[in-house]
Amino acid sequence: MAKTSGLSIDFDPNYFLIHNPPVLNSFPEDTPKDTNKNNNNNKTMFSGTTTTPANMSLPSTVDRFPIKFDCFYDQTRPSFLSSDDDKRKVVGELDFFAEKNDKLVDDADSMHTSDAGLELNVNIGLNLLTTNTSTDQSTMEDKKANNEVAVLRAKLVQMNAENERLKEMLIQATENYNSMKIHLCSLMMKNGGKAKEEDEENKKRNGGIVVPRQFIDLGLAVAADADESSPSSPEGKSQREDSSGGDNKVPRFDADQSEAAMRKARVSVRARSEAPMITDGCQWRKYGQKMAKGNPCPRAYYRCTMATGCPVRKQVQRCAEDRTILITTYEGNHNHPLPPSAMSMASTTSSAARMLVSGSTSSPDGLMNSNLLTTTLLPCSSTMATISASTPFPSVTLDLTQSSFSSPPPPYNVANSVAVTAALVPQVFGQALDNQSKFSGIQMSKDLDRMQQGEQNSIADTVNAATAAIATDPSFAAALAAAITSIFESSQSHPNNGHNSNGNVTNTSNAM
DNA sequence: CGTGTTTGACCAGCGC
DNA sequence: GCGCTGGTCAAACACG
Repeated sequence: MAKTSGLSIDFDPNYFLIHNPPVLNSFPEDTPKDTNKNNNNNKTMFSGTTTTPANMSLPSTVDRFPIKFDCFYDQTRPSFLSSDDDKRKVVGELDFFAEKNDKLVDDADSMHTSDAGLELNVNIGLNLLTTNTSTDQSTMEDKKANNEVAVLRAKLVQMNAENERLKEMLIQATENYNSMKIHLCSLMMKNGGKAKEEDEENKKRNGGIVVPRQFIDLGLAVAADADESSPSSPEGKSQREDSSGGDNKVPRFDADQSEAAMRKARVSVRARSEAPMITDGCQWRKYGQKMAKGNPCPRAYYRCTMATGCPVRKQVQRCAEDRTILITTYEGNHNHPLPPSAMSMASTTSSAARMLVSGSTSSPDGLMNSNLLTTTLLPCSSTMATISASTPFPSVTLDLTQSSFSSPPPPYNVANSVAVTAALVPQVFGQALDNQSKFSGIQMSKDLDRMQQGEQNSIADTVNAATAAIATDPSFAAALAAAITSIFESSQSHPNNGHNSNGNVTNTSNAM
C-alpha cells in the first residue's frame, strides 16, 4: 500500500456536471503527483475504461483545478487496521484543518517543484533538438520552445492564482462551518427534549413509515431514550449502556477511552437487498443467531475468518419495518490485510467509524462536524438515514436504501459536486450485493428531524455548511475516497455484479 | 476429513 | 434477587 491516498476533487462543478468525469482519485497506489499518469495498474481508476483525459490533476485550463483532500490519519496503514497510531491521529482531528492549510501550502510548493521539473524537461528537449538541426532551425526551435515556456509559465501563474483563490474559498468555508457549528450547538441545546415528539413528526413526514432511531445523538441521548427500543436496532444494548450515563452533557473522552471507543465503534450499513447478506469482500464465519426482541427476523452473528484472531464482527439482520432492507453492522478493526474488494467496504466503514469516534472523542465540535456533514451533504433529504453517535460506543449508519438523487440539486458548487459524487457510493455496495439486490441511490443523511429549524435553512446555507464539513472532515474524505475507489475497482475487476476477483463472494454469500 | 452452519446453553448487563 | 435481553460458546450436524 502506498503512503498516500489523496482524494482529488475537480473543483469546477460545471465541468463535473457537463462532462461527468471521474473527478475523484482515491487510489492509495497513486501519489498525488502520479495522478496525471496513465497508469496501467488494474486498480487504476481510468485505465482503458474512460475517455476522460489522463491528466486529471494537471488542469488543461485554469477552471479545472484539483483539490486534494488528503486523509488526516496515518495513510501508511489501511484504515481498518487497529493501531495506536491511528487512534492518536484521530484525537488530533481538530488540527486537521490547520494541517489542511499546511497541505495547501505544501501543494503549492509541490506545484513549484513540479514547475522546476517541467522546465527541466523542456530544456532537455531543446538540447536534443539543437544537436540534430542547423543553426537557423535551432534558433527557430529555441523561439518556439521559449514561447512554450512562456505559455507554461503563464499557466503556472494562473494556477498559482487559482490556488490562492481556492485557499481563500477554504478559509471562507471554514468560517461558514464554524458559524453553522455554533448554530447547531444552540439548536441541539434547545431541542434536546423534543426528540420524541419530533419522531412522531418524522413518522408522519415519511408517510407512516417509522425511521428507526437506531443511533442516538450524543447530545440528545437522554431525550431520545424513550425511542431507542427500536425493534430492528442492533445497538439496543449499547444504547442502554449509553443512556445510563444519565446527564445531558456531551461526553468527553481521554485517549484510552477513544481507543476503546474505536474498538467498539460500529458502522451499520442499511442496504436494500434480497440477498441474505451483502458481499463486502471479507470471509465471515457465522457463530450465532438470535431472535431479537420485536423483530421476527433473526439476527446473525459473524466474525471475520480472514485471519486468526481478527476481532472484526458483524451482525446481519433484516429491518422489521421493511424486510427488504438488510442491516449489517460492523464492529472492530481488521488486524490483517484485506483484498481490494474488502478494502473498499472496510475503509469506508472504518473511516465512517473513525469519523464518529473522532467526533465523539475529541470534542463536541468533532461530533458536530460529523453530524453537520451528514445533515448538509444532501440538503434534499432529511430522513433517509442516520449518522449519529452513541457513547461510549459510537455508531455510524450508511443508508443505502433510498433510490432518489438521480440528478444533482442546484446550486452547482463544490458541495453539490461532492454530493453528486457521493451519490455514486451505492455502486460500491450495489456491486457487492447479490444480483437480485436492487437499489440505485445512496443518501447518507442525519436524522435531524428534531432540529425544528432544519427545514427552514436555506439551501445556500446548507450547501455552504456542507462545503465546510467536507473540506474539514478528513474522515469523510477517506470514506468517500474508499467508496469512490471501490466504484472503479468494482467496475474493472467485477464486471459482473456480485462477483469479485478473489472468489470471496461464494464464501460470504453462503456464510449466511 | 475439513470447513462452515445450526442451535441450545451459558454468561453478563440492565431494569424492576 | 429475578427476569429479560443481547452476545457468545460449543457440540452436533451438513456438505463438498
